[in-house]
Amino acid sequence: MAATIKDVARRARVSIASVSRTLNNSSSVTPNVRARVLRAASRLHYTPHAAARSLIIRRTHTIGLLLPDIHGEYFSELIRGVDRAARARRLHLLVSSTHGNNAEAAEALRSMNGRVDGLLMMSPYIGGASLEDALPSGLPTVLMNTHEAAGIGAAFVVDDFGGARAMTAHLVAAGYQDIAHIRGPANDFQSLERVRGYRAGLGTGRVPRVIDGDFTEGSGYLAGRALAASDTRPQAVFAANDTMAIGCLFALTEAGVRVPHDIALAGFDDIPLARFVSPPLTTVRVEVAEMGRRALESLIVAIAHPDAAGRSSVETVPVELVVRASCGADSGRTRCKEARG
Amino acid sequence: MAATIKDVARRARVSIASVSRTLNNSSSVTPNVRARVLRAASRLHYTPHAAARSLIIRRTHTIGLLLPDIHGEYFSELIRGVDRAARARRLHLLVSSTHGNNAEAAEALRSMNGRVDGLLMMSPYIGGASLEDALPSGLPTVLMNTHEAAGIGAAFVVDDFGGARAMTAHLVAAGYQDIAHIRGPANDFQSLERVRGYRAGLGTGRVPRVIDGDFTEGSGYLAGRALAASDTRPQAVFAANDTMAIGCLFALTEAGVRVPHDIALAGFDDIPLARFVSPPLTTVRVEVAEMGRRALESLIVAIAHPDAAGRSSVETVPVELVVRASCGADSGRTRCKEARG
DNA sequence: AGACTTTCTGAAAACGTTTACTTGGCGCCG
DNA sequence: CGGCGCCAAGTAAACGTTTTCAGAAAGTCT
Repeated sequence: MAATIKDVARRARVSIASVSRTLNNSSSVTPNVRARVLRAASRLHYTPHAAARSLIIRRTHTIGLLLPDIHGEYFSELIRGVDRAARARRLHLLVSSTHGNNAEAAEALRSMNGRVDGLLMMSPYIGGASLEDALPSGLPTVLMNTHEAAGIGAAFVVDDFGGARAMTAHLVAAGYQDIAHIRGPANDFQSLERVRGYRAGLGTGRVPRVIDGDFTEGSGYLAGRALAASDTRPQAVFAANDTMAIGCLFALTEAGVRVPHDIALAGFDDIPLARFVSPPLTTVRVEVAEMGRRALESLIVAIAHPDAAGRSSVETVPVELVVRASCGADSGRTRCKEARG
Repeated sequence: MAATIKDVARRARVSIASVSRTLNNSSSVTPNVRARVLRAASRLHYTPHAAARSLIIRRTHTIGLLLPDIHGEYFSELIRGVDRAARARRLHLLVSSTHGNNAEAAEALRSMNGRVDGLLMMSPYIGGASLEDALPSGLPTVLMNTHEAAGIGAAFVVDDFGGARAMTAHLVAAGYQDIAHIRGPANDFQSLERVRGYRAGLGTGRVPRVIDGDFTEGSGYLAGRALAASDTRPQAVFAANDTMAIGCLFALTEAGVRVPHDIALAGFDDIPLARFVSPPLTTVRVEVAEMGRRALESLIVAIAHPDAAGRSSVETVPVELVVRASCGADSGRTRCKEARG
C-alpha cells in the first residue's frame, strides 16, 4: 500500500541508491537528480519504512521501557521523566507493563529485541530470577528499583530504607510511641526495604506493628478502617506509599478519627495528590521523574559505549522528608515553597 | 553481538529454514532436528530479531499511540485504558507525545511507519491540517478528540459540548445567576467545545464571563486569585477541567473565600483527585480509560479489515454529571457509591 | 592530447527473517 | 523391480532499506 523507495526511484527515473542518498543527504547528488527525487517522494507521500531502515542501520532510535504497571501517579511521574529526556534526544518509547507477571515480562523482553536500542526496566518483584536469562544478551540495560541489580548494567535504586527510617525516626522524635506501618506487597523489593527502614527507625524499645497492604488505595482504606475500629489504636500510622496513606486517611476521616489530632499519618513517594488532601500529607519525597531522566541518560551513554567500564554501577536516588500537617509536627519544618504551576 | 538465526543453524547443523520452522512450528520437522535446534537456540540465548521478522511478516504487533502529552491524570487514565486492552491482545505500545508541536507530531508519525500496525491518535489542536498529509497512507488510524475527524478513519470524541452545557445548566438550576468559566487553550478543540457548551447552558439573560486558562493547575490558580480579588466576584465558577478547578480552589481557599459557601465551583473530567480535594469537586465524568479501550478495539478491527466499510464513523463518548459538595447543591443528587479500590 | 583525479550514479550485497520452491531419499504399489 | 508420490530439509528469493564498490563522465594538469 504505502510507497517504497523503489516506487520513488521508478517515478524519478533514478536508482534506489540515489533516492536514499538524496533523502539522507549522505553524499552529494546532482541538483537535477535531487529535485526529481524530492518531487517524486512528496508526490507519493513516501515515508521510509522504519523497520527496514533500522535493520541495516542497527539503530532504532527507540528505547524500551518495561514497568510493573503503567497506571497511577507514581508511574505516570516516572514515565514523564523518561519521556521528557527521550524527547529531548529524539528517541521513541516502547512501553510495556508486566503487572507482576514474570512470564509476561520475559515475553515482552523478547519481543523488544530488534526494536529498541536499549532497555529501561523496573522490576521490583522478588523471585523468578529469570529476567537476567530473558534479557537479550548485548542489549544495553538500565535497571530501576530492582532487587538483584548486579551484573546486568547500571542501576538506580531509591533509598527506600533510608527514607522509611528517617520518617519513622521523625515520628518518634515528634513524641509518638506507638507507630504502625502499613506495608506493601510481600514480594516487592521496595516494600521490603521500607519495612526494614521502619523497623530501623523505631529503634529499641518500641514494638513494630505491621499491617498488610498492597500499595493500592483500597488496601489503605481497609487498614484505616481496621485501625479506627481497633481498641489499641496507635498514635501514628506510616503507610508504605502515599496511595495507601490517602486510602487510610479516607477511612479514618469517615470513622470520625481526626488526623492529626487523634492519629498522625505519613506516607511515602510525595505523589502530586499528597499535598492536596486535607490535611496535607507528610511524606517522603522521591524524585521519581528525575530518576527516570537520569536512568535514561545513563542508558544513552551505555548505548554509545557498549563496552564501557564500570558497567555495573548502582546509584542510590536520595529522598527527602516532607513534613506537612498530617503528622501533627509541621511547625517550623514545613516546606513553604511548594511548587504550584 | 546477539545470536542470529544463522548462528543457531550453524550450531545445530541444520539450515536456517529448519530453525525458523521449528521455532514457529510452521511445518513438521523431524524430532531429531527439532531437538537439536531447540538446544542450540537455548544455548545461544537466541531471540528473534523483531524488526527483521516484522519486515517480512508485515505485522509488528505494535500499535502507535500519539498523544498531546503523556503526563497528568487525564492522559494517565487514557494510557491505562489503551494499555489494558493492548495487553489483552498481546500488543505493544509505541507512545509519543507531541506537546502541541505539530511539526514534531508529523515527525513522530513518519517514524512510526513500519513499526506499528495501526495508530491511535489524539490531537485536539486546531490549525495545521498537516496531520492528514503526514499520516503514512494506508496505516489504519483511529482518532480521539480531534477536530476534523472526517475521512481518516474511525474516531471517538468526548461529548464536551453536552457535558459543559449540562454542568452549566445544573449550576443555573441550583440558583446561581452569575457563572464564570475558566477556559482551556484557544487552539484546543475540546476547550472550544466546552466553552460552547457553557454558553449554551447559560441560556438567555445570563451574561457569559470567560477567563483565560490553559488546562494547567497554575492557570487555574491565577484565575482563582483574580476572582477572589475581584469586586464583582461571580456566584459560581465552572473550570474547563478539574486540574484548573483544583488550582482555583487552592487560590480561593488561600484568599479566605469559602467553597461552596461563598462561591460554587465545578470542574470537568472527574480525575481521581477530584473526589479527594476538600470540598470534593463537582465535575463531569469522562470515562477516558473506557474511551481508550474502545478506540483500541476499534483500531484492531480496522487492522483486521483494512478495506471495511463504514471506515469513517464518529462515535460520541457520553459523559455524566457528578455532583459533589463543591457546588453547594449536592443534596439528594450526590453519587454515594464512589469506587474506592 | 593523454593520463590522472574527481564527482556522480547505478548495481549489488547486506541486515535477519519467512516461505515458496527444489531436491533427495524412502516406501509403496503395480 | 521400477516409477510414483510423499515428506523432510535445504536453497534462494523476498521484505525495504543503506552502503560499498565499480564504472562512467567530466574536469585538470603536464
